[in-house]
Amino acid sequence: MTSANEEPAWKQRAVERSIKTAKLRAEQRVQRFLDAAQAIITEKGTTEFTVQEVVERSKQSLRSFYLQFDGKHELLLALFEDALSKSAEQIRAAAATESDPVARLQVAVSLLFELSRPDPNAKRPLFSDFAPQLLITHPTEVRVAHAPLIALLTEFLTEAAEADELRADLQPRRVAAMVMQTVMFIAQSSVATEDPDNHPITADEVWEFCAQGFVRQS
Amino acid sequence: MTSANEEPAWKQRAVERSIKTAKLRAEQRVQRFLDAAQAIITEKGTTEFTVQEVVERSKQSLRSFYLQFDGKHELLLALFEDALSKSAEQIRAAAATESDPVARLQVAVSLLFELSRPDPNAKRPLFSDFAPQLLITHPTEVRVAHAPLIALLTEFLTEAAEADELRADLQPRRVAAMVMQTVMFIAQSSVATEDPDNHPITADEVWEFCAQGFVRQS
DNA sequence: CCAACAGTGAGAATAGCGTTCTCCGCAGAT
DNA sequence: ATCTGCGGAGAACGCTATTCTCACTGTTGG
Repeated sequence: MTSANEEPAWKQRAVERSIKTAKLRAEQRVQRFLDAAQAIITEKGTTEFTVQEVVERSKQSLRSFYLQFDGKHELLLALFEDALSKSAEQIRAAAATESDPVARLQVAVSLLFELSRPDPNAKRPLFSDFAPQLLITHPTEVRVAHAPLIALLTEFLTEAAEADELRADLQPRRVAAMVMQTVMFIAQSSVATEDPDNHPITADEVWEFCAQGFVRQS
Repeated sequence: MTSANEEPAWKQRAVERSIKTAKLRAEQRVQRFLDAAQAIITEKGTTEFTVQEVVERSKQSLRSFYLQFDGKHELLLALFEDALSKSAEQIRAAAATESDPVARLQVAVSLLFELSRPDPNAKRPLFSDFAPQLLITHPTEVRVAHAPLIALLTEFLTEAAEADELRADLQPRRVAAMVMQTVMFIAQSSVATEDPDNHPITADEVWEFCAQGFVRQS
């Protein structure tokens, strides 16, 4: 044991100070990678970029990339997490204008649906696109990324339950998970699901489906 | 023009006969690839096999593979289509024991859910696993593969509508699409969605969700 | 000012995988 | 018996992710 534990505080502080600048630059570099990747994704409307592209775009080096990220999947995860988190905030803001719990839920579902569609020209063309891949390869991390949205929906559902507007036998959190999956994935595949002559599924339909189900209420 | 159009019938027949055997062998070879791939998928519980593995397993050659398939995606598509089609039949059979339209739907939803889960040890561990990837790269073909299931659900929903057990404002076909997406994708991600302490989502919950939605009926 | 040094860029090297190509033997038709 | 074309074996190619090498630069401690 080289008494590393009880180093005098002044020394720790000195080290920290000397490290601070390095850490700062490192964060900036990470951010440049993230920005570059986001830009490329937005441009191409797909997540099928190469690490090289990101490196060139960010004017950094491959080595740097792999020093900052464990691999491409970590970059994607970071972007995914960020996008979902920001979307959750956006949805929360939009829903705040509604006072009725059910109306809030409707806003949330509709907006989430719109945000999850592939490429309604730019803005946030992330989401369910590569989520499926990650879902298979890194389920745990995806769950973490989903957390903000689940939390938001759970919150809204709980409020609805307290206002007695929710079916009494349901647990908000579990419904939240199902709603999120449903909305995001239907949005993702709405393009593929439609017939040539059929319109794509709309946000309203999804809302109706989630809220009411399909069985006629007696 | 080398008068290929008005060849005498006998010659055509001769050609056909000579081709017949070749076609037969070709089909057998295709089947061997399919079987090998299915076996590998079943064993590994994933679709991340290499073309090489399939080739070796089927004791054929790479060249043969690419003569029969346009690429790996076509093999996957074929398996996917086959699995969905067989599942549709299986569901139809299981549902046939129910006489009430809604009960039939419940059986269908529950069974589809179980069939769509990743790896409930062997049987049919296909489905939504790689569907997402294909959904992005070959949406049209995926739609074709989905057709049998959509048709089945549409049929059941239509029967329910005729028995006045369906909300009157809904179009069976569109609901069928949403139900299918919902059930299959929730099943797929049920593993990832659960908390360590939370149970995974169950077939019953999914059915309740699809059938009833979450809003309390006045 | 100098010398060690940690961090970084440039880009060559490696490795896995899908896909293509080349060569060659063999079975069936003429 | 020869010709034709399918199909096997596997080398070769191209693209990516990932790792490795090396030289350079700015910082730090003396």
